[in-house]
Amino acid sequence: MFESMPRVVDSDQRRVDIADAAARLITRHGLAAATMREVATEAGLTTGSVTHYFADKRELLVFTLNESLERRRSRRIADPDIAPADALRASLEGALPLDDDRHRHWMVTIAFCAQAAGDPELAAVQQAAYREFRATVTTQLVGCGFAAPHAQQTAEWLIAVVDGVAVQALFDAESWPPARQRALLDRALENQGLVAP
Amino acid sequence: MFESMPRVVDSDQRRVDIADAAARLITRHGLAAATMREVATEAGLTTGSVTHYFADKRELLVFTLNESLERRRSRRIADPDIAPADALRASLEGALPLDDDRHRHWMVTIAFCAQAAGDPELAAVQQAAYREFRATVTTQLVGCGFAAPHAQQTAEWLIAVVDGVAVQALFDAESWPPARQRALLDRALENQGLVAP
DNA sequence: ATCGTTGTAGAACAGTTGTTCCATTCAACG
DNA sequence: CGTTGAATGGAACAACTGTTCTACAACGAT
Repeated sequence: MFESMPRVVDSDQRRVDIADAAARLITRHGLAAATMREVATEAGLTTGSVTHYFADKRELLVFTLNESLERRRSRRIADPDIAPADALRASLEGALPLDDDRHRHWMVTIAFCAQAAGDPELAAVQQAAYREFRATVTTQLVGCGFAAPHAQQTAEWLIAVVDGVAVQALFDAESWPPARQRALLDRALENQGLVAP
Repeated sequence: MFESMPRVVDSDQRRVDIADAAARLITRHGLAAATMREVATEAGLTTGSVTHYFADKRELLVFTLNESLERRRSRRIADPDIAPADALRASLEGALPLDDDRHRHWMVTIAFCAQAAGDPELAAVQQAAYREFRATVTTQLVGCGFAAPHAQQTAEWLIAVVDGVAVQALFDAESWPPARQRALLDRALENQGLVAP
């Protein structure tokens, strides 16, 4: 009864794969499209397999949200060798739908936004993610030479700009190619004296 | 066979009432909660009555979205007696979740955002609404003395700020009371030389 | 080879969904 | 007052949902 590993599957990876399938469905057709059967099919499995990795549909959805948030978090750099201004820019660009991955994250986030209204657990997850983002940007601004109180205000300001561009890009993608999104972010950074060549 | 009006109901108003009920449900528990039965109950009716006013569930939802967008549009002032700067401010504040009405509008908008991804009709409605908003703000900026090309850029900028604040307020309402939302809007307006006493 | 564990498939179930249908109610008109 | 036609209630239906359950396959350890 020591260790017995009778199957050669990385079950953590499987959970991520299933969550990715769910995220793709949510992105394409909304939360309602992410039924157990559809998620299973999208992941190349059956419902029996999906329920093996997630006790609940709820557990699957919460995991999907957290996985999406985690992937965004990983775009934020804490490497001290990177110039503070570059790290700051990386954090902010992580919140723009500049490619499919980041677009998908926004769709998942927004799909869960309405759901979170009547669901304390989901609301707490999203609120915590938001505050962490704010804290990171604030710290990075301090690294750029901002005084602490001013840094907090500026962080909120920059995040507002980035989120605003993101939302506009989601609603009207044609009008907001990546270059235009970056241009508006540049303008915001210059406005705050955070120039980049 | 001339005119026969055998019931004393304002059927247009009924449609609005039903759409309001749907909007409340969407706000509270997401799009999925807006089932025909729940909408009917929330509106104090039964499914039979609701299907009498809307052929489809789809028709009901599209109407609900349009009604919400229309209500936001009505906050934008075109009165020439109003100072251009005040009209501009009213337009922008219309896009902030400063009260229950505007909060509900945002929840409805966001709930449909994910749905619109795979639904050309919904996508077109939202895109048109966004572009109209942008055009209105641009016009109002020209009224404030901005040169046309600069006005367009500034409009996008101001809308980004307002949307960004709105999104943050939706995700983390505690951190964003109305006063704080207005303060950030003020800062944005001052930044562009559009001071208000 | 056999066993035990883990993964997979898919059928079965009760509950809910959008939709259809029909009987009933009710106010205005002749 | 009886007729008309919109407004309403609610039952019925097939389709779909999350969940549970059982049978089976695959692999490592014994």
